[in-house]
Amino acid sequence: MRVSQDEMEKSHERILRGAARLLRQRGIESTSVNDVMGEAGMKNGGFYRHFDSKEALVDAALQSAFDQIVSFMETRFHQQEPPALLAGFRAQYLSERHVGHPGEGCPVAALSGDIARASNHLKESFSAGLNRTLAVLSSAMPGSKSQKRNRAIREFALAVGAVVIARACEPQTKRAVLDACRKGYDEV
Amino acid sequence: MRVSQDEMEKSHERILRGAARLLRQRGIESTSVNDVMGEAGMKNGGFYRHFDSKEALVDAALQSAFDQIVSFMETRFHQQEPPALLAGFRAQYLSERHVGHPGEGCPVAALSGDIARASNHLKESFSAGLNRTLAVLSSAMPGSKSQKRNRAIREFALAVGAVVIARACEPQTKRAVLDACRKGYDEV
DNA sequence: TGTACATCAGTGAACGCGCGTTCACTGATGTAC
DNA sequence: TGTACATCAGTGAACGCGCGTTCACTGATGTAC
Repeated sequence: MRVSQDEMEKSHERILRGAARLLRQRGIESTSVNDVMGEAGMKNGGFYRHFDSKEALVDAALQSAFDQIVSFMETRFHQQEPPALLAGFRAQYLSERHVGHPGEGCPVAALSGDIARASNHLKESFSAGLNRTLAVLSSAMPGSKSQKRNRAIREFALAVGAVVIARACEPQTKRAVLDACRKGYDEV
Repeated sequence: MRVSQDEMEKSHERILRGAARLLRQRGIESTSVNDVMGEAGMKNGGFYRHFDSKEALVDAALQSAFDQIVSFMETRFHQQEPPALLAGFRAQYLSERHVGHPGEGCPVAALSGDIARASNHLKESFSAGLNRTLAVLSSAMPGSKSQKRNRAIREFALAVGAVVIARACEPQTKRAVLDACRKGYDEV
């Protein structure tokens, strides 16, 4: 039966947020339209009133996940000064919490592998989100504008690499990887 | 019809090498038993004479991929001295060739994302391969034994992060990420 | 060395299953008067 | 404000498809004599 415009917007938001979480947790291929609709408390048939295809959902959910991480970082970055701020980023990004809960974490660490095999359109969406993230991180880096950006890229690449590797390891190796990247982060 | 022991071993090797390539290229979920057998010039039914399950194949193919990268690194590492050797590793790992051809490249960059969502058994296999790789890389690092290992982990995490991110980006961002990680690698 | 026969690598069809997507239908919502 | 009706969000069954796995079968291989 038909539902009010207001309720429809709420449905849309529930689908999107559930998808953003499930996709990061299980990956694109292992997350079905059925799973996503079930998470939103609905049946699969109604999905296509909200999105044209699964790919359109992935695109929207990806941007939603980037919105979340970017605004989280912006909030943190307005509360602290650059040096402590960077240490905070490192501690948060390499935390057990982040590594253990991909569904609420960084979409780059959770979905890069899947996006690499996806359509060019998704790669462009992903790149846009990545560049937004890098822009925030750049603001905390010292040096000229291009130095800031290059340092942000390297900072982020090390963090993403550490988390991606750690998530694929058994507990002992996971700990070793995270510890190594936390401790001597500024040496390499 | 039955085939000689010698031919069966060759079949086994063909399946394994094809799987190791396809899995890194397309990911675990998008590589079917049918695809793998087709690549080996056989029909799907014969697969279970060689492996107990798809998971057993993934496990074997993963070790095969690690064998390949570890022996490749060992060969290179016996031809050069530590400083040039490290620069060589960086240049190779972050090369357009490696980024553009995951099927012949590092299984860590290609499969970490998939392994993160796989069984504990696969995570242990993956960790074993990772530790073999880190052992070779450690030998090129300066410092004490634990410094060598921690530096190898950080070196590798940055390289893996850069490649994983680059593969998910459109060409322009891909180039920016690789350039940033190649140039100032030792600063961060 | 030659023959008789058990073994088993590989084939091809079939299995149940979950996938993304479509569609006829329901009935509350929003609109026109 | 009240009534008549068109709209359309959500349902639930169905679609064709590819998946991992099983299995009866074939006939060359390897073995026992």
